[in-house]
Amino acid sequence: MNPTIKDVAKKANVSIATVSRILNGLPGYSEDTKKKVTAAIADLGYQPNAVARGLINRRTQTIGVLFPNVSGMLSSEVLEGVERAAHEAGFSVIVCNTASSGSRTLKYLRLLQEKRVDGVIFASEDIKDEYAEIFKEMNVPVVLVSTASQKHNLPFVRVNDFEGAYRATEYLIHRGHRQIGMIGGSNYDPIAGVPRMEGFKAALTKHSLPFIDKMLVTNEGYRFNDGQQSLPKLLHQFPEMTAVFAASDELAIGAMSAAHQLRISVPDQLSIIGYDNLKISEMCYPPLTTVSQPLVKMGEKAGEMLTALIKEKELEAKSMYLPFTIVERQTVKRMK
Amino acid sequence: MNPTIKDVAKKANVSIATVSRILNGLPGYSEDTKKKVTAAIADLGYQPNAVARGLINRRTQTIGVLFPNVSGMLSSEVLEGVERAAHEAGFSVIVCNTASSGSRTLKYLRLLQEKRVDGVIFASEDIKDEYAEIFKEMNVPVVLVSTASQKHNLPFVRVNDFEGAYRATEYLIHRGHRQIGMIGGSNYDPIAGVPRMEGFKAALTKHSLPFIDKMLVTNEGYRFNDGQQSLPKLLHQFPEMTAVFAASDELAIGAMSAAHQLRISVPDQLSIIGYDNLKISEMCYPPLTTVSQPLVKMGEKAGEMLTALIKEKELEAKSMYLPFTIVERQTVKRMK
DNA sequence: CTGAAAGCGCTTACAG
DNA sequence: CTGAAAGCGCTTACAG
Repeated sequence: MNPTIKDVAKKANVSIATVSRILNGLPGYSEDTKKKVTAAIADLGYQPNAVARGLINRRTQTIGVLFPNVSGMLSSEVLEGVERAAHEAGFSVIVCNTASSGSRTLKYLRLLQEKRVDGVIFASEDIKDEYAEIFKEMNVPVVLVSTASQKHNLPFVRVNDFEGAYRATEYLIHRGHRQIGMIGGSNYDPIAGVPRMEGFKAALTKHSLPFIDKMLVTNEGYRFNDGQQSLPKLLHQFPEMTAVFAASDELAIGAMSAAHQLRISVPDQLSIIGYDNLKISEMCYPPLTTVSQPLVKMGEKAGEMLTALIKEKELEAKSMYLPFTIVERQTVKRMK
Repeated sequence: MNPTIKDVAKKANVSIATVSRILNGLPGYSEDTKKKVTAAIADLGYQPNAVARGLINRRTQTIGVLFPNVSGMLSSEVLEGVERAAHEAGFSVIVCNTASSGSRTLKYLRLLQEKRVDGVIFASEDIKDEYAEIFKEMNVPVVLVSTASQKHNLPFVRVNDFEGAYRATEYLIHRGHRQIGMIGGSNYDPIAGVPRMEGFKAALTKHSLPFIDKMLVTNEGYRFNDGQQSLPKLLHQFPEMTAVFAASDELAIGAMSAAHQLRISVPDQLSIIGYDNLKISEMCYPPLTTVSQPLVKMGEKAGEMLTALIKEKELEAKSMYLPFTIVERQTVKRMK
């Protein structure tokens, strides 16, 4: 049995109120009683019960974080950042793997509500109306990371996908490429899918390179397999292509794998630029040139923003776009 | 303000005791009052407060899980399994990133203790005496995953590293290799480092291939960079080598990267077999042949074991070794 | 400086 | 079948 505040009160010959004051650094006791109490605490190895505290303070010092795919390489890094920031601010984090399922998400949200978490971080997915309703009901701060919502006014931490894609494409153009293809994500993904395609098109247009349908192949997801299958397709419909922009690193690496199999040398015969800068992007060969999203930092910022919102109810959150950079490695060749 | 059990009691014109019974499926009420209460609950959108429940039941339905490196590819998959099993059993999971730091681990353990988690899963690291002490103090079940402890009698879920390494080496031997090197992990890691080297040596010996020091290079960690640096070293001291066993996939992929740079073709000039079967092992080129640890399943089993222990205090846990397999891809060549 | 008491939102004997 | 009451382990006015 864990000792309670009563036990230490008895041992120190004071009331539990006094023990509580000392525990919480409130004023109201002599040096002497403080010593007695501190000694009793040490003797008993007393640890305050956070559950009891949570009940009375209406604060659990816990946040929930929802990912569509916890073990994904992107989520992992974001989670690391969230956990770090949360812990630093004195909060624990409960992880939830929604598996991109609406019903699971709903169940998790209900669960987090029952557990009375002090806030929630929602990652990489679109906010359905039902979610927004529960957010409202829960009445705790919510911050989005690596996603955003047009309908619901929720603060977010992310990178500007349009800009990132634009710059990636421009990077290729600046290296002398004129026939550029794109392996895109989903057309039904308004958060990351569409903006990256739009950024691609905008960069072409800006440099007087007409966009033609055959330059783009879209996918349902952003995974390795998608990329692997997309490259042959793209090559087939757009054989004169000298460079390709992939909407994610997995897509890019899948494309590289397909290129290897087709005996197309990267970057000599085909240049590739990715998007994300996952850890694998420097592990593959040749190492991938890519748009770097500061994933850990995004998680951290989201964690900081959320805990700040929890601590000072008034403060209005301002969303933030974090800067991206282009990490030059070895998959893009300069055309003369 | 969230409605409480009092609100529904008032609304349904019954006592809170009755509401509680209905909520918990205990016997003792008429169909009629059940209906009234259910209606009131729905009306108010009442959600039981898990914090209050936790206080009185001494059960938080929450477990803690500690990883040395949450965002590592290995941890990620284990976490996915843990989370799945925990959730299925009605538990939430709090993640902790110890960053392989003893003091952080201790702080997390204290925190989990204060939060009164019902159990903890400890991953991929050695159990120091201080940790074991806190485990005892906490008085909740603990299960280890992807690690084990010789000193402390704690149940574990893992793969037999000696066997895995033995079989990997034998795989190479069966493919006709006689000059086999190893890129090992740490000599100071009794859990994964040493057994994998021992398994390697044992397989050689068993097949009458003498082990010589030059055949092995060890590392502090199991990371990509370590592998990258190890291959040239190993090649230097053991140039006649035709195949190498790497103690992790990252090590193997780092070695492949070094091979690429040295213009050594894998598997034509050098065969490589890894250990883990991380997702990257099929994304690199050529896809890596490796010893597959069922990481997600390991997490799942650990989660199941822990929640079972929580539910039935008596039951003694029996550790388990999960089976590994060798996944044949394209980095090992058959010698004639 | 210190303590008795109420209360956070529940569950669980106990009595009827 | 149903309710009054005690209690889980704390915090916080309130009174002295």
